[in-house]
Amino acid sequence: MASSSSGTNPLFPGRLVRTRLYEQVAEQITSWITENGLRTGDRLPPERELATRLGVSRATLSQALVALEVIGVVAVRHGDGTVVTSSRTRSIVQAIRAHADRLPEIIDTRDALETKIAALAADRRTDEDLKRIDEALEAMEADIDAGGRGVEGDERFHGAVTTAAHSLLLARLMDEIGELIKETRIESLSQPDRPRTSLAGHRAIAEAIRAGDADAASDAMHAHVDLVSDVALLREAR
Amino acid sequence: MASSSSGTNPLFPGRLVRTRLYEQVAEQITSWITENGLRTGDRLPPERELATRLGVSRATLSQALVALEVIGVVAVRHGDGTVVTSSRTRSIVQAIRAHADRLPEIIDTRDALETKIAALAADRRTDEDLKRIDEALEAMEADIDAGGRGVEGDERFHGAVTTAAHSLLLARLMDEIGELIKETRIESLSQPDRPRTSLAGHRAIAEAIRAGDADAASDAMHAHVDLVSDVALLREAR
DNA sequence: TTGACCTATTGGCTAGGCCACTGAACCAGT
DNA sequence: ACTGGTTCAGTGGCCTAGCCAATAGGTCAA
Repeated sequence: MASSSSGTNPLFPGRLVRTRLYEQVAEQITSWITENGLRTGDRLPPERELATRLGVSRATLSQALVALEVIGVVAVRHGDGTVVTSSRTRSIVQAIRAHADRLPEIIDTRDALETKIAALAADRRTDEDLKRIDEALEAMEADIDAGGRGVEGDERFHGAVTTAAHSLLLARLMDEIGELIKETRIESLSQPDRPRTSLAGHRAIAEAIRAGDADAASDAMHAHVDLVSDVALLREAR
Repeated sequence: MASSSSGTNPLFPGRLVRTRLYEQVAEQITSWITENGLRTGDRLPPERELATRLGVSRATLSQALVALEVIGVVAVRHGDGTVVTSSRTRSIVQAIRAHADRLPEIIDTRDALETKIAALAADRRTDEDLKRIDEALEAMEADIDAGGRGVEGDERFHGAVTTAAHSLLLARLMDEIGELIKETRIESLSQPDRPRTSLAGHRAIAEAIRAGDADAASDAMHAHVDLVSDVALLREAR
């Protein structure tokens, strides 16, 4: 399909995603919102008018509005109209800003889960687990040495530790809030000197796990999460 | 507006939200997915059929699918069909049930979450929160005095503490594994003398929270979870 | 075996229409 | 003057009906 030498390239791009009309419409609406500086509470034009202007049917426009509603950009009110609920657009940083008040919750939750995970990992880690953890550390260090922020290595490290805890349930819950954590991670590692400090924290955690010292692992993870939580956004927010 | 003595009651319920049809449809679909244990890659029925079965128009169903797509539950593929993309849809509860010997994991997870929750509750509890906690304790005691096991009071207590932590995210995760905990709870409280011991544990937790001592609350909760974990199911399992 | 082609199935999108809700203007009774 | 009901224009909610477009899988010839 799609004319290609198949199967050889492991990174072969998957099925190409066809943009649906409603997606384009949704994007046009959001950019229209930002361009015109619409704020929370401002009204969008009536559906009929908007549909005509955008050159799509009301049904399609309606789909776009559903999408925007799910994301939390607009609120559609029967009989009244459509109003903007979040003036911010979609970049990651801005997304965090929009959820600035949720950030502390994410950190609390992360602390709860990862502290326990670290302790369990110290008890249960296999040699295989340790190997994965070390690899993640090396990858992170190499990335930082090369001038990167070590975001991917950071992610791998925490993933490896989670695996080492050998608790399907905890892993699932971590996965559940993974997206949220990712946002804070990028923000945190963007601060100067932070990647190296973070790496040191990882080392301490890894050593405690290697030594099989559950309490030390738990404490080290707690300290690490604490450090990572100190992001600019949090200080700015309220 | 809406015929009311305005402004006097600060807790007056806001504008009531009208459920749109697509929301109900989306929910029905997700529960259908979980009930039938559909996994990533499994197909949903064709839109036309699904719409007929659910008794809605294709347009509405389409809106529901857009919503589910945005959330990341399904992928709609032109000309091919609709497939489930998120294994997460399938609730954690079911995933765990599949392996009966996962009980230790439930306890680990419960410990991770509730220990943190207790600490947060000690920091953040309002008078209202304390009242709810006390009420739960009283209910549990009354039930035990009457010869019951205090299951409901136990549940209320932990719910009240979770509320007092004022973290929506942690509350949500607790809710996720609530079903699983319930089973261990009933099992635990069925052992002789256990209800009274458990009640004492609750009291210790409540006092620490009332005193605002996060560490003590955390420790007390940990001890309590530890105690509760000593159930027959655990000993039997493997 | 390969590649081109057909075709049934399935989603994408439109058009047009009726119904339900909201808010504001208006009116009547107190 | 105030309250409460009524009306009505504007707006979203949802439906029916239909055609278009993409996909997968089969068929058949080279």
